[in-house]
Amino acid sequence: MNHARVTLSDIAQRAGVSPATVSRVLNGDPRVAPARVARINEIIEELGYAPNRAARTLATGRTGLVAAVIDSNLNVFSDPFWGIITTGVSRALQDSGMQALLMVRPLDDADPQVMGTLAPGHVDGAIFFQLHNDNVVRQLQDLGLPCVVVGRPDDAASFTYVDSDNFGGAEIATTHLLKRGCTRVATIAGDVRLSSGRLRLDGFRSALAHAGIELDESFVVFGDWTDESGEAAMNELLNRHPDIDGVFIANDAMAIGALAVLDDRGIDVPGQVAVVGFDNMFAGRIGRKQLTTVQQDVEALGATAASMVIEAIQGAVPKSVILPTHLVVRETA
Amino acid sequence: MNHARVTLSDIAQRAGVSPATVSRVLNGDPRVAPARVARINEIIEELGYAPNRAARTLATGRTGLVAAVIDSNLNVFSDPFWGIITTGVSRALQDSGMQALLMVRPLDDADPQVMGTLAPGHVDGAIFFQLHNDNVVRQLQDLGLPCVVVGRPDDAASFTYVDSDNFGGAEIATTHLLKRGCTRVATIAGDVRLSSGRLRLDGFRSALAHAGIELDESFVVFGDWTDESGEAAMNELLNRHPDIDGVFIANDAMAIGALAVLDDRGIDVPGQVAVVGFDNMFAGRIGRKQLTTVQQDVEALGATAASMVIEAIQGAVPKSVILPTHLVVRETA
DNA sequence: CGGGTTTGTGAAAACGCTTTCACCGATACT
DNA sequence: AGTATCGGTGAAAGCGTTTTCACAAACCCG
Repeated sequence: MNHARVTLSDIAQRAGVSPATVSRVLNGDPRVAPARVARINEIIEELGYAPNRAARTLATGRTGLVAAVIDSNLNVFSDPFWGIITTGVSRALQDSGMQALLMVRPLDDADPQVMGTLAPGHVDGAIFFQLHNDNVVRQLQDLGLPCVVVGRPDDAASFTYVDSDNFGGAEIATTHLLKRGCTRVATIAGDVRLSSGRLRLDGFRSALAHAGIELDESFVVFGDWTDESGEAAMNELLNRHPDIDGVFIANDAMAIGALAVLDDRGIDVPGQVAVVGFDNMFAGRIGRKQLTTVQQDVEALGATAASMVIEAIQGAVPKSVILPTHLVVRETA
Repeated sequence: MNHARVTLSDIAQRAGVSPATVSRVLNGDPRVAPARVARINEIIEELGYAPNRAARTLATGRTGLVAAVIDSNLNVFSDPFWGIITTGVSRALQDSGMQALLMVRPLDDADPQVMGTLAPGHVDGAIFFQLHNDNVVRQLQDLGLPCVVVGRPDDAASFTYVDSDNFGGAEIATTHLLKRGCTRVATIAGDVRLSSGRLRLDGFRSALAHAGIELDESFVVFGDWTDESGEAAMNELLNRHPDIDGVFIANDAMAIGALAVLDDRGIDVPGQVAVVGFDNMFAGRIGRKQLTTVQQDVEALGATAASMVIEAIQGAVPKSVILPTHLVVRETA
């Protein structure tokens, strides 16, 4: 144990200056004589000094920590995205000299753990994922904690959030089907209790409206994001309308299920029925056909959230952001 | 701004005792008079006091933080597991009153960012994922930082690690094929530069040896974990040995590719060729058949790593752990 | 009942940094 | 030449805890 952790005073002593000066160098204070700056940096390098975070926090009131809070009430396990998102968050924060504190918790009304750890003074800001309960965020926000939520919250006006353009993506996907010449297009919608489910359905509707097509509501079937529900929905759709020639499916997992059904029934894709999914979750070939789908930039979602929270910490009032999505055309449409 | 963050001294004053006594209550020191304890706790409750972490850290030298470090040199994006693993880590740490600090970094030899943030005094311990370079861990360990690595490191003796039983899983998967009556079994191995790749291949070999079967090395083909490589490998295998009747594939992604090939060639699964994968990555139905595969308890991996690092922090010398895997029998074998 | 132990408590010194304030010498202005 | 300005620096006071040490008061024992 070489408990001799090197401290700021050590540097000061070695350099023959006061601790104050070393501190200034550390914080890029321009008023230090260049020669000294160089000398001090040299010594810092040589001794491998790294400032003590706790002490700094205590002195400044800033922790350098941003909490990434994941609501484990919802489908944490099944969502392969959030690993990527948190990667984006972590990277962006580190670029600003901050660190990400990871909290996976059921975000119930007043979880003392969450409130305790997140109360101002413990972290500088927080990013929330997969929110299904606004209350905690609202409370923390009221306490003065800079908060950003990833994914459009139900009460979008009260929070600053970042989300992918679900509406636009659905619109462009549907338009792609129409441009292909599909005339009888249907959709398998996701859970409309989630904003992403609603917006993707709205985008579908909007595309049809723009094309002057009146939507028969029997062409809309609802799933719950799982591949099984995609199967069921596709069967339902085919039973109702054996002649559909295009379907927009609100996520890739359901699309997988739907493709399996089409395959089982011997329906040619995209010859007889064109299929577009949403998420670009399975980069490679899954099943027999490569899925045409809408891609979101998942890491950017995280990075943007991080930038926003940093802005907020610095006192700005960041405006919510919608990140563009784009169509990835492959085999199924 | 009610900047009036309530502090320990506030409590002390209000209770008419010294700060020292409040501190003792906070830390469960048994020497405080019960009546006072009650009174002080009451006031703490009433004022909503929460101790300042930074100050505590400064005084004790303990940060309450464990870093979860992910080596982004490797396939961070494609691995849906690590989100689950970090969930396990985060949960387990919070149960012990600690927090997880997330770092996603290319873990190159001496990343100053990593070394700086992880140098003793900044975190109490660290957990490493997807390691492809021992050096950083070795250095930090030498500096006295309690470290645990998830996934068997190449130099297993130097580190304490936790891993799933890759060998045992592969063995049981292969044995399952043999028990089914397969007599000409092959394997698509993963990247043998990774311990998981090696161990799964070894497990396959071991199962055959136990069954008294001599392995013809031409029944072993190597992939790189991707579905495309699975396709290629399966084609190769079928070209070499059109009569194989069982194949153990070292991960599910490659199995997906292989299944697509079998399907394209009109080979019945499991009738003509039985297939077992590894990972249980795609819980639902992917492609036409539900994959029989080996499942690892991914969240336990994270939770165990967390427990181990906590032990290490408390001074124990935890022994490395291998977590059991088990076969999930579905349609393909 | 006096000496020695306990028990419960407070004063005060850390912990390692930032930041205010005061200061001093040098430069700039009139 | 004298004063105002400014750039560069150090002393010292925090920041909110924990912890050592000393010290009363209450207890035990013979």
